[in-house]
Amino acid sequence: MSDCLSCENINCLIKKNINKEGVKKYVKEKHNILCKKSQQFIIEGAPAHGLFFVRKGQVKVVKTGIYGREQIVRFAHDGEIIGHRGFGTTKHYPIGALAISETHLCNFTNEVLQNMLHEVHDLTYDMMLFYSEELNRSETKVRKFAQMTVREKVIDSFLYIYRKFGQNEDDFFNIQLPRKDFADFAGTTEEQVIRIISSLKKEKLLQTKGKQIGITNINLLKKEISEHNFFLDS
Amino acid sequence: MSDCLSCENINCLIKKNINKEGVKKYVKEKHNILCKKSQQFIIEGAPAHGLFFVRKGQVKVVKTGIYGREQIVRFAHDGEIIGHRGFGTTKHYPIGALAISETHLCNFTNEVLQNMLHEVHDLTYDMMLFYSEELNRSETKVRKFAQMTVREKVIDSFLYIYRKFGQNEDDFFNIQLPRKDFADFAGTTEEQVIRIISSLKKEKLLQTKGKQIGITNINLLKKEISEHNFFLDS
DNA sequence: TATTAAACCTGCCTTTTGGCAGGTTTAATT
DNA sequence: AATTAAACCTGCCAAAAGGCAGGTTTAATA
Repeated sequence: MSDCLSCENINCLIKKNINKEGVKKYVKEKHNILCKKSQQFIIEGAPAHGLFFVRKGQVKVVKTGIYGREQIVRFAHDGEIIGHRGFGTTKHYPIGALAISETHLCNFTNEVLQNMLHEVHDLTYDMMLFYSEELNRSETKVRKFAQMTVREKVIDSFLYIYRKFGQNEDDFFNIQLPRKDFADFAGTTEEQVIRIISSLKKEKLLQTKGKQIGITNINLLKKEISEHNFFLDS
Repeated sequence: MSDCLSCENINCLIKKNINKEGVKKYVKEKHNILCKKSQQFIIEGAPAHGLFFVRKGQVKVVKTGIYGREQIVRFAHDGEIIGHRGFGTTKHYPIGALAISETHLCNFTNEVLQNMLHEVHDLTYDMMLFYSEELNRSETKVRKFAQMTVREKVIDSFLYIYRKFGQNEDDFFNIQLPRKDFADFAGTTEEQVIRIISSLKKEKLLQTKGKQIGITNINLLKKEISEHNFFLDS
């Protein structure tokens, strides 16, 4: 578990570059962390002490907004980077992060990462491209928030979860999130999410079973917002 | 004008690295472009043929959103990068760009830039940090759009213009933008912007003279949204 | 299994926002 | 200076969104 050789996350930037010269000696310095369900491992505003990779698990990235309202920035799972926004200029984490289910993390300190980036140029280049893609995703999200109706934003959130985590054989998301989390992610209120869920159920596009939510007709649901070419990324 | 030696944009990433080994030979391959007022030099959806730096002038970056509604992504001036979102993975520009006033541009083709980045690692590292900052700015904007009221968003836009372009001795912005542009930037409608302007005039926080707009009481205006610590960046 | 807390749901009302219509002012053009 | 077009403004109303209150269901815990 300590080196990256046995890791299966081929989309992980470290794993991808593991055979480049110099990488292995830095990988030895990474820390392995295990988080229980609901455990917070990055506190918003705390001094940035490095960058995390999700080895295995589910994570939500949050940010306190206006009026103390919680905003969910994104969800992450196997292979993805957490805490990269604290890297570079800022000395403090601009976001918080917590495990949704039991999660294994790999942690690189800023110092180790910085040294690694200055030595392994392919990794730096990959990081640059990664940031560039993240930026595009974020810009897309800006437009969504600026122009979509609440209904569209909520549907878009369901499609995001569907794409990212998929569904089980009973057509329920492979992740359990309370309505409030969907609201905080879509930028609306819990009540609106509930109302939209029940109307989507009537339209036979969605099903629920307690906390579980699943999409029953993905194509029709996509169609609800596809006219705007808005299901591309993010 | 052709080399970067006489250029005064010290915040320009190329200028900053001009003395690093290998940079000068790539700089020789850049193109100098002059845009008249209102001239579009990047068309949304067109094949990406490189990256631009603003040598001198004022630019707006736009993106067609939902229902054909135009969204202004950002404004740019001397030293800033345009078209970087088309770099990397995407083959087409995800945005359009046009000169607000007469503007001198420097253009690097993707090929030249790519070669330069693979050779000059300090530049790659700087680019990575640049993207990282842009990402932070964009994330901040997401929260703004998700949680601010229209009034707050419009005020925030004025403060952005104030910070970026400053005001002349008569306290008017050093850039002239129609109300519609403020609306497209703030993510609302022209009418709302007009209404908010007139109410801010009554409150003696703003002044207008035809198309010109200026802030007369910057501290009070900041206070309108400062409780939320939202005037930091972007 | 009983108890308690959390999550979920619905109706109702208020506030916010958007968009139209029709006007005025300003700026550009001949 | 007259004409024309663009930008600006205001009132009005409809739609969207938010928030409260009070209920039900579900899940956790003793």
